[in-house]
Amino acid sequence: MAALSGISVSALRFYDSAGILLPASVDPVNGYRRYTADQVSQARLVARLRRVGMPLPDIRRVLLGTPTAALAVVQAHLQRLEDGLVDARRELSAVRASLAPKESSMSTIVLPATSFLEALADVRFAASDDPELPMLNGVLLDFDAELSLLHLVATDRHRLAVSSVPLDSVAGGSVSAIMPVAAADELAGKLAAQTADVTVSIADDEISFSYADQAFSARQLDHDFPDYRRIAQPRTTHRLPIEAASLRRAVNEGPTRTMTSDRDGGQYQLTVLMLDGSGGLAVTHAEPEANEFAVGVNQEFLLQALDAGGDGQLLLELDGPIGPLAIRNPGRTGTFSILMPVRLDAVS
Amino acid sequence: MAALSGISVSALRFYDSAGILLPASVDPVNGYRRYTADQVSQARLVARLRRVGMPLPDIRRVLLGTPTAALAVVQAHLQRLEDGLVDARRELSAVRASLAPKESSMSTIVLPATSFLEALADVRFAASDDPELPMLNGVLLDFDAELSLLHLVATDRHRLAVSSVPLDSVAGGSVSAIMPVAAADELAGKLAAQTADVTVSIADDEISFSYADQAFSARQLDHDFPDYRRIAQPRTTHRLPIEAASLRRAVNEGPTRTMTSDRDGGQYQLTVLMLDGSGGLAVTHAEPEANEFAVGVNQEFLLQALDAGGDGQLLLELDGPIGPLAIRNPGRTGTFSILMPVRLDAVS
DNA sequence: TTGCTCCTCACGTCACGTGAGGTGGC
DNA sequence: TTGCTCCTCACGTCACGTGAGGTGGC
Repeated sequence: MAALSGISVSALRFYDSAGILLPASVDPVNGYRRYTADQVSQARLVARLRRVGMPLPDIRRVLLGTPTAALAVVQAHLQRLEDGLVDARRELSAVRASLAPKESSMSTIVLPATSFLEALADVRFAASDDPELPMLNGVLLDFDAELSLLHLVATDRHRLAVSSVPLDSVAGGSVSAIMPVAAADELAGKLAAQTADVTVSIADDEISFSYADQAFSARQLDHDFPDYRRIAQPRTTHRLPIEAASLRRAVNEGPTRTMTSDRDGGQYQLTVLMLDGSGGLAVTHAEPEANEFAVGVNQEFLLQALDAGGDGQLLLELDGPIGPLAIRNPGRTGTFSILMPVRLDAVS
Repeated sequence: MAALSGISVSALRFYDSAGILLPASVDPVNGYRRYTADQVSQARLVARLRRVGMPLPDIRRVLLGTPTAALAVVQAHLQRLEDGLVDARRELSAVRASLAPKESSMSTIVLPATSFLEALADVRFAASDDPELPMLNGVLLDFDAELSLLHLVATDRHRLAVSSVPLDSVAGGSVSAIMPVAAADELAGKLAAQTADVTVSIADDEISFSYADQAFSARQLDHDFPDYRRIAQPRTTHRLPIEAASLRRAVNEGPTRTMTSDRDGGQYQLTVLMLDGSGGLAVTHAEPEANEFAVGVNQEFLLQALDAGGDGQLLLELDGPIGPLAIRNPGRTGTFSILMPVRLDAVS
């Protein structure tokens, strides 16, 4: 009965004791409650009415009264709810006014927690952990009020990841803020189990999140973030549809060269992608012919970008041997990664 | 503090123990809680937030957090409320569908309980208690869906009272039903203390009311009510502004004749209103001159109609010595009484 | 002295949820 | 035998409200 009606077992027991839903029969020896099939529809009605907050005495009236009387009770409840929301809007706008005398610089947006988490996961890998580049040790939250979009951006100068998510509700003007990766990771952990909405407020030097019955605040990173819109500008000469899984396999299993970073002297694996004149792509060590060109990229970065792009069909955009390489999911146009290539002439 | 903040004393004590609103100081000897002036605005904020159903942990966050964090909590709560109402509308329209397969013949309206009570009081006196006229032993509820008005009507064939009240919310088509006076009186008693809305459903042979946490149903009187719209048609030759209190005094203190009813042989007092050629009105026994005419009406009925009209300036509409007499309040055009005159020639 | 306000402490309300401790059928 | 579902009974939660019984200042 609990499974059929969507009412918890403890609530069914309570409804029995409260005289709302009496079982058709109770086993005299073990006390098991038995319900008939048409009690299921009654139980579903009760579940519906409770879900919208109707008190049990009113629910009893709906169940026991004539259809006319029941309808009067239902309409009266709906009217209470409508009136309540009108009141709440009034009260809360008064609260907002008292709370934010400097409201001008404050923006608040609402979006599903899952959308936010997904977008965060789509860009998190690209954030830098280099302490000499503090403005890159974070994720940019870039709120576009006109388009009602939130763009998340992360970069370490070698690659850049962007994810855009549409908003449920917005208040205030466009604003952007850098959230430290540590705070972003902590928030992601807390949001992992959330299914409802999250509300984000950005003001001054702070970013605040509120969701379900919890809240989370972080200080903004007080640095200038690179102009990602300019970097993300498409400058593409070749656009190739690729199958994510097969390219991932080719990159994983294909040849690589071990490289040493100019900056920190660390080692990484270099993958070379070769584009032939007919649009074919290969992971290779061969020298490019006259009608071919080769692009070198960090193997790990390429794999992470492919993972963020998701499964299935992706688009690989190339701009010659030294132009940036972009990976997009054609189904999610707001989400993409850009990789800076490694100059092969300097390598060989 | 309770008076200033609108929070009950018991709630203030509870907020102290719950750590929401701690008194600035507590008298060590008698335990009196003392609050400072700026705690009043905090308390008012708490009252506002509770009024719209915000849980105490969230309220604590609003009080203790930065303005940014507080705003995020407030916006998140408002979003929950908005989403909740959207859900409720969906759930309840499903409930309505399951409840009323014969919805076509059912109408439901919502109006303030005070408006309904007032309208009922404005017409109740005119209802008949004659058991030979069962269709008049009630108050007609005539719901006009197009104009979103509810007309209440009562008559005993000697007089007719109408009161119209605008509706907050309507569902279904125009319909009318006769509510027995006994049920109307009982309902009036129950509604006397109500300040909120009442929801009225009319269907089949039933009228149902729902208000606050109570419900009330009555069977309709299954008879045809006279066509009050035709009777209430204005057929007026003279329209006099009158001052309610002074006419009431004149009728009370003026001469009357004792009459015997044709129908039941009961006795009543007859008041004669004389209209002279210059528009003057008098309560008198004199015979009308050539440019005058006189109308005889039941004194008690006239006084009741004046009472229902309210205080201040009223309009008295006459249509010669044997036409009906109407009393209106110019400020409440939907509410008026009509009295049938007693034929003076048959009397004298 | 009366009336008013404040106090503490205990218990009630609403609609359940959560163990503890135990049973019954597959 | 293990795991699952059902049971009762008692207690917890949330945001207070309601007495009972008593005190302090005007």
